[in-house]
Amino acid sequence: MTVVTRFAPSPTGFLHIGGGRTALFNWLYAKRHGGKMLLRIEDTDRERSTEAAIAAILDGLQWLGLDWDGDVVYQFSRAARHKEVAESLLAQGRAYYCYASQQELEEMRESARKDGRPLRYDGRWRDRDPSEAPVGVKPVIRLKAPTEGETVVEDEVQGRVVWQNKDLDDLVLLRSDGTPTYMLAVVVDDHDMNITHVIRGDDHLTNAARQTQIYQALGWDVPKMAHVPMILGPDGAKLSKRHGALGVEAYRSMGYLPDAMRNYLVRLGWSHGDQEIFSTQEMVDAFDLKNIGRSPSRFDFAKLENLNGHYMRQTEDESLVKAIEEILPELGAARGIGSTFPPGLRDKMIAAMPGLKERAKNLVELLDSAYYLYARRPLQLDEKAAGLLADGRTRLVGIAEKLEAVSDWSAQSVEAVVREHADALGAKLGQVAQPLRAALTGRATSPGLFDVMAVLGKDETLLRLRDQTKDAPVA
RNA sequence: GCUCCCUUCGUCUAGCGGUCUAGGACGUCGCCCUCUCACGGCGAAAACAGGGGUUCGAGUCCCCUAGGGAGCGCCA
Repeated sequence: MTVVTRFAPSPTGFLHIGGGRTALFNWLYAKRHGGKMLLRIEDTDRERSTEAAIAAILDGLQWLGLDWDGDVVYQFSRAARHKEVAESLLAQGRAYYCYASQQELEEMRESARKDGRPLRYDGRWRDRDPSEAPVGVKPVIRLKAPTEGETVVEDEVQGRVVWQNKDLDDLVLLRSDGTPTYMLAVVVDDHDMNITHVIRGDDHLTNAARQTQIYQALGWDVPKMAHVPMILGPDGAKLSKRHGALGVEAYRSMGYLPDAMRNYLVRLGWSHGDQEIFSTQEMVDAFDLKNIGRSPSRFDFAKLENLNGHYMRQTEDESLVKAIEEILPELGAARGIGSTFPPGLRDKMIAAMPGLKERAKNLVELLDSAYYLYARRPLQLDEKAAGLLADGRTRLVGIAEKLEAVSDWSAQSVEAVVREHADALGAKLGQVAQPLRAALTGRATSPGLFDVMAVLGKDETLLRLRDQTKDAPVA
C-alpha cells in the first residue's frame, strides 16, 4: 500500500511554526516511504478563509522547501460530496435532523456548566419523530453516535487512547445551511483522497475519536493516525502572537535559512539517537513515527540561532549573498543600501564572506557585520570603536605612509607592514590592530583585520585611515 | 466543571527492567587558540516532579497527587 499523507491547514492566517513542523513531518513520512503528500486547504469556514492566507501558506511551504503532490485540494469545492455523504447517513438512520436552536444549545451548555455536568448536546432530537419538527426551522444533521461501549484510537504516537462513548455527544455533520462541518469534511476528504496516514497536531486528538465514529458509521477504514504534541512558547505557555507564533515568513525576515529551520523543526519532538544535524536526505532516511515524543516542546530561539550559524558557515559564499539579497528589500533601505547590491558591493560581500559568515548567527547579523563594506566615509564610529581610537590613535601615526608604499596589496603584505609597525613601536600587535580596526570598520569587532584591509583595497583603506588620523598629535 | 494527553539538566532530547555513579546538543561558566569578535578544542556546573506499589532489581511497569497541555461550537 502506497503511503499517502496530507497537510491540511485552514487558511485563516499565516503558516505558523507548528503548522510548518506538521507539514515537514508529513512530507518526511511520505518521502521516507516513497509515497505522496497531498495538500488540502480547509476553507469551509467562508467567513474566515482568505486568499491572502492561502498565498501565505503556499509561500511558507515553498520557502521551507516542502512540496506536495498533485493539485491543491480546496475543501469547500467538495461541499456537494460532503452533503451527499451526510444525507446517506441520514437515509441509513445513522444520522438525524436536529432542530435545536442556537439559544437552546446555549442554554444547554449554560445549565450544564452551572450543574458541573459535561458540556454536551443532550440528544433531544435523536429519537424524536420528524413530524414534531417546528415549521420554518432549518435543521442540522447530527451523527447518531453510539451511546454505549467505547471508541478507540490506535495512535502511532500516543498509543491506544480510549473514550467512553457516553462521554461523546452527537456532533453536527451538516449545518442548517447545508454546508459540511469540519468533522465531516475531513473524514470524507481523507477517505476520498485515499489518505493512509493522518499526521497532525494533538489538539486534534479528541477529534480523532469523533472522526473515528464517523468512519465507523460510514463503514470506512480509519486511516493510521499520529497526533504530535504541540509546540509551546519559550515560557511553556501556549504559543501566542507575542512569543513565537509567527508566520514562517517572519523567520525568513529574521534571516534564518530554510535548511536550519527544517533541522530545528525536525528535532523538536522527534529524535534519532544523539544526532542533531540532519541533511534533508538524512532526515528522510531516518524519519519515523515511533520516535516522535509524546510531550509538548518549547520553542527555543537560542538553539535555532546556533543551528542557523552552523548552516550559514556551511553555505557557499555566493549563495549566502543571494540569500541576503532575497530579504534585502526589507533590510536595505534602513542601512542605506537599497533593495539590491550595487555590483561593486556585491563582489566585496562575496570576497568578505568567509570571514563574515563565521561570526553571524543569521542573515540580518551577517548584513550588519558587513557594515564596513557599505559604510560611507567618514565612518560613524560606534562607542567602543571611538574608545579604541581615543586610546590608540597615536600608535597609528606613520602607518599610512608605510602602507602607501605597499605595491602588491594583499592580506599577507599588509600584515607584514602592520606587524613591523607594531614592532618598531615596541607595541603588541593588538595595540595597533585594534585602533586600526576601529578606524577601518567603525567597530571594535570585525573579521580578521588583514582580510578586511585586503577586501577594502588600498585606496579605501588609506582614505579611512587618514580620516581618523589627520588630527592626531605627533607621537 | 467534564474528557483526553503529557512530566529526564534552564531548553531540545537519549534511555525501550540490570550495561545509569543517567548520555548528547543548545545555552551558561572556566581554560586554550588569538589582532577583536566569532569559529574550533578542552573542561565544569546542571535533570529522572512527589508519594505509594510490582519486582531479586525501576528513569524504564502500575496507581495516586501535583503541575503543564489539548478538547468540550451549526470554527477548523
